[in-house]
Amino acid sequence: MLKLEDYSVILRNALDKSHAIVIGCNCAVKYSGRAESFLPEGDRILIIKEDKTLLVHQPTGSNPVNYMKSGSSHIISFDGEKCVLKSKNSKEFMEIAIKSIHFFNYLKMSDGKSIVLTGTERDMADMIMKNPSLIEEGFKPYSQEEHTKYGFIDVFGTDKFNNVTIVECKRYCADLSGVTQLRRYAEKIKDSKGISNVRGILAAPRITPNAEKMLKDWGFSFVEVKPPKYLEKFDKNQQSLHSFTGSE
Amino acid sequence: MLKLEDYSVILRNALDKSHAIVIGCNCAVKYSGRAESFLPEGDRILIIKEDKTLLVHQPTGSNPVNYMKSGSSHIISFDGEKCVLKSKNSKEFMEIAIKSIHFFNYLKMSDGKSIVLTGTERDMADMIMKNPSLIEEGFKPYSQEEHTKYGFIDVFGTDKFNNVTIVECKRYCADLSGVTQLRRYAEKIKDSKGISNVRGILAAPRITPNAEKMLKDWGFSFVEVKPPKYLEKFDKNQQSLHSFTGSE
DNA sequence: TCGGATAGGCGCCCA
DNA sequence: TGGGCGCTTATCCGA
Repeated sequence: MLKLEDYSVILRNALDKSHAIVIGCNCAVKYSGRAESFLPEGDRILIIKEDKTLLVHQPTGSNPVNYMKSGSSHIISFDGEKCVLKSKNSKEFMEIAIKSIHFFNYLKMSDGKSIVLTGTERDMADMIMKNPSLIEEGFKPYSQEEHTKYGFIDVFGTDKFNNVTIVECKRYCADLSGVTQLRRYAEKIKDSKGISNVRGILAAPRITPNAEKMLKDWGFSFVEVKPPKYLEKFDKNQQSLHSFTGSE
Repeated sequence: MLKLEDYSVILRNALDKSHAIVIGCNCAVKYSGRAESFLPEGDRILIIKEDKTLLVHQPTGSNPVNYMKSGSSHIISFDGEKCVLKSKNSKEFMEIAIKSIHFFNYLKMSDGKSIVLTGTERDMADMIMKNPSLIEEGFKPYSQEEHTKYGFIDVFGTDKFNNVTIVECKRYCADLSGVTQLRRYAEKIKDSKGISNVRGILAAPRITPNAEKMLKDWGFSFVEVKPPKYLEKFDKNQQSLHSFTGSE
């Protein structure tokens, strides 16, 4: 069984070599920077990545309870009782006081691969550009990501009566902020082009009741569109994935 | 050196006991649910927490490249070549194919502590409630977190001329969406109370130029207010923290 | 670098 | 459970 003092030496060495480091330990965390926080002693998982990202995870939840972004610097010291990790970057600092270590690992990681992800809002906009009738018959999209001073319009075009039409896509459930966003664009277009007749369409799988009310109050409309999932067909062939049933 | 097959047995056992599990491994990840994704083979850190949260970390960056939320279920199998972790919840599933394991740890974590965090938007609103002159002379706040159908107003009160005044706080830099938020509240109040004179104030450390223009177009105003950091005084006494200089 | 917007956002509160 | 929204949001993308 290694002592805390020994760990601090190994840790310092692993840091120098830019290994990925994973520690299970009991520690307390202090943070000051964009906000201020203190986390009393408890069991945590610490991760320091090769890019100097530092994560502190509690036993539950998806998000780290504390963290430092990549590019931070870390130094280790041993004060006779605790192993202390001090981290800082240009705007923030953190101090982790480690009382005991349950496990310790470090590893040079090799990973050049990037994730391939589909079904994003951008994919929705692409799909609408290729298949405008998803919005309505006669809709003619002209451009994507149209830039205005008041924001970026997802899809910009005209309807069958040649009215300027703005489409804002939401990949999940459209809410109040989606409506205000659409409204902001519509007003900007009216203003800059000097036209009074601008249609606004919110395209999403669904919409909250309040958002729908606000949408109608403003004379805009909702169209049900689901984001595409290109890989679904691929996965349909992978029977193992769909026949799988897990236990708890 | 344990074989993959042996690991799969240990892993299954650790899962049953709701230990926190940390694995350094080479794996590929497939996900389908709110979107679809595929991540080819590479070295990753896997974490499964006691609440069944699953995180997949690459060697860099703050965020997991893939994850499953707490409450998911996980089952392990060994297909003769790879250890396969299949995870699912009501809407999503993930499959991790583990080719090799670099390290493996599990641990029953004990952590009843919660983080104490200050300097949030809520703290800003508290500060303004206690010291209304931060907004302007004569401002009288009446309530915090006023609920309306169209959203929650941060601070609600009257100015020295008794005009209804709405304050929206932003802890960092106020942007266009902050302005539309304020505007939405102002309109809702005008509408519901049948008054035409509602003032809107955006309180933040700073504001983007476009947001400021839109704010003025709508007759609202900006007040520079910084979020409080109560622990700063405390930390001032901790010389070690401030005199610290890291390497790298 | 700043600004604007999305995210498989997450997590929290409250109806 | 769903709506609304802040977040030490992070991350991406364009000017």
